[in-house]
Amino acid sequence: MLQQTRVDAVVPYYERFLRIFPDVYELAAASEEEVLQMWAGLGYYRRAKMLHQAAMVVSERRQGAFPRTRKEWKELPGIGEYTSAAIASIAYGEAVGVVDGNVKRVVARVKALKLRANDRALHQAADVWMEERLGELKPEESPGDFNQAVMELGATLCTPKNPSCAECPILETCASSDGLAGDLPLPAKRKEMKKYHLSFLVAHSGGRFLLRPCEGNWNKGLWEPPSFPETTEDELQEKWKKAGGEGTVGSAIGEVRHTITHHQIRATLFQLKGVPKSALRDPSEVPLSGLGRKVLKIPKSFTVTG
DNA sequence: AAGACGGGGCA
DNA sequence: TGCCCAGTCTT
Repeated sequence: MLQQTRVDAVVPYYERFLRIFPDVYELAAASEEEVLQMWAGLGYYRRAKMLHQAAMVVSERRQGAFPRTRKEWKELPGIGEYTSAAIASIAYGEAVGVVDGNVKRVVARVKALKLRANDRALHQAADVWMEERLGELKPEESPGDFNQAVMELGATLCTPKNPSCAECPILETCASSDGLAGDLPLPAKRKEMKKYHLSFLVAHSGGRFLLRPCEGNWNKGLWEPPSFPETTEDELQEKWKKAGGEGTVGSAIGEVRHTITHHQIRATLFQLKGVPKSALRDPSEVPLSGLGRKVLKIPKSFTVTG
């Protein structure tokens, strides 16, 4: 959950997730849909799918035996460089360096590296620096504790903006102690946003909606009202018919904007009439996409106000 | 090595 | 709106 997501945002999800899936067997036995539903709102849903797959590998192929080394951990789906190193060092005492966004920032400053935040050379430099520092640890000192200490330094004092250099425990060895720290690492080149226009068909009654699983590789497994690339109302009706959908397309009832990593989506919502009530679902029973959740808010406010 | 992931929160 | 986050996988 912590991959690319802030600790504060994760905590409530983590606690609920472990209540529902208290051990690896419960998680492995759950359906992907159940897992996604518990993940809904955290984003990057591929993480949930891979965690589920990893649980199945551990409970079935490995018969409940968790990996014990970084190399073994990295073989599980969703466990990459960072997570395998974190688990191996923190949980098993393996002397391997952990490099996350915090560590890269700390190293960029300690060594006064004028590199961009997303430069691979910075990641590599951080790797080398951490390995060197780990090599200096005394036998009784924990690699996991050291890794966490550097990450914690980045999270609390060596922050992206306005670092608290005056309180820094390693100020004397920092090459950016002259005030340069706040300007490192250099800003990453930003990418251009891609824009999409979609039309959603919204059928609702008594808090229930027409929902379907998203297709394609991106949002697969998440649910939302049916949608098409933006077209005219007539063409929308035609496409809906051709897709085998029931009901008739009514007037536009609203617009939703959704911005996610490098994508700007503008969605126009159309009322869909004449859908049998038996086809409608309770949104709380399926894993909704982020955009889907936004779309469902519009007709709710419509119903209340008449 | 670069791009996608069609995230989310906060300033 | 822009930036960052206890990154990983695919091409």
